[in-house]
Amino acid sequence: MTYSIAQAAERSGLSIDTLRYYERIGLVDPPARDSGGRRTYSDDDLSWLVFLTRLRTTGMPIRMMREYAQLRHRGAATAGRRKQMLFEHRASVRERIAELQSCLDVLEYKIAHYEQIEHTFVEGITA
Amino acid sequence: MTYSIAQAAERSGLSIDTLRYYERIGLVDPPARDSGGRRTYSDDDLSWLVFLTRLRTTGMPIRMMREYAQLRHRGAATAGRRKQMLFEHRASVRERIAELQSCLDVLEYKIAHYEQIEHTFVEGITA
DNA sequence: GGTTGACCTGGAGTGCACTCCAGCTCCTAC
DNA sequence: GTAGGAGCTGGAGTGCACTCCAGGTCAACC
Repeated sequence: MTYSIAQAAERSGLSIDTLRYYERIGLVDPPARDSGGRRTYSDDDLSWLVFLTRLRTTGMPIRMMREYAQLRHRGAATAGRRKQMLFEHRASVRERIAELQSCLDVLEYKIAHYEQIEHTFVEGITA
Repeated sequence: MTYSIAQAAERSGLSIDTLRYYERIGLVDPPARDSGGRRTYSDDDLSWLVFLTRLRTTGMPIRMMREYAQLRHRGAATAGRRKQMLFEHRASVRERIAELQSCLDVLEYKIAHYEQIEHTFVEGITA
């Protein structure tokens, strides 16, 4: 199964421009081309793109994703290094979640405060 | 209690440049000045700064923080609108956490995969 | 054979949130 | 009285990750 760039964009959630951009900066290998010179993405290409979007979503900088891509390119010998990268990234994602969670607590507190103000206000009116 | 810009930076976790930048774009009110024309931040200034950093950390764009700051400036009458903003922001933070969590699951899976490869490799050697 | 629509290229432009800089003023300590 | 350090201003520069554009090609349909 192969996909046009438009289909690849739709399935990966990236824009067409971003797909070409990722190729340009060496984050994805240039996909095959059809007889007319158009990109045709394979299922493998697609799953790599999907994985990349996960890394992006979790805030991995492009620079690091490129490093990962280069290691991947060098084959099984770099598996340890790649695992290490994912390991460290996992830690940073966990930290990020914890950080968001703690800010969320502050937000809850603040919202509760507004609710209290509202409550007081209503009491003031009905009193 | 008042604080120099350096102290305010340290306590808020923002840089000195960022403090001046926030003031310039109207995110924080210009603090008082001492006899020499230097900024002196009050405890209130500080707690606003700290709250702002929470909003930033949770990904609220500056544009929206500025809107919030302007509402705040208009006093109690805008409390409802502000609460609404925090409400919506809270929802987006929760979504973000869920998104990170689901990407984390993918990451776990991938790491487990690498571990399996390693395991196979070691078996191959010792066999 | 002409029009349409998807795709191509290289390169320029955008938005965001800072960050840095030159050249200045002030206060303090020696 | 002068050297040093913190702070001041307006404005320019940076890094990131796209996003857009002009001008062109190609295949298909009418």
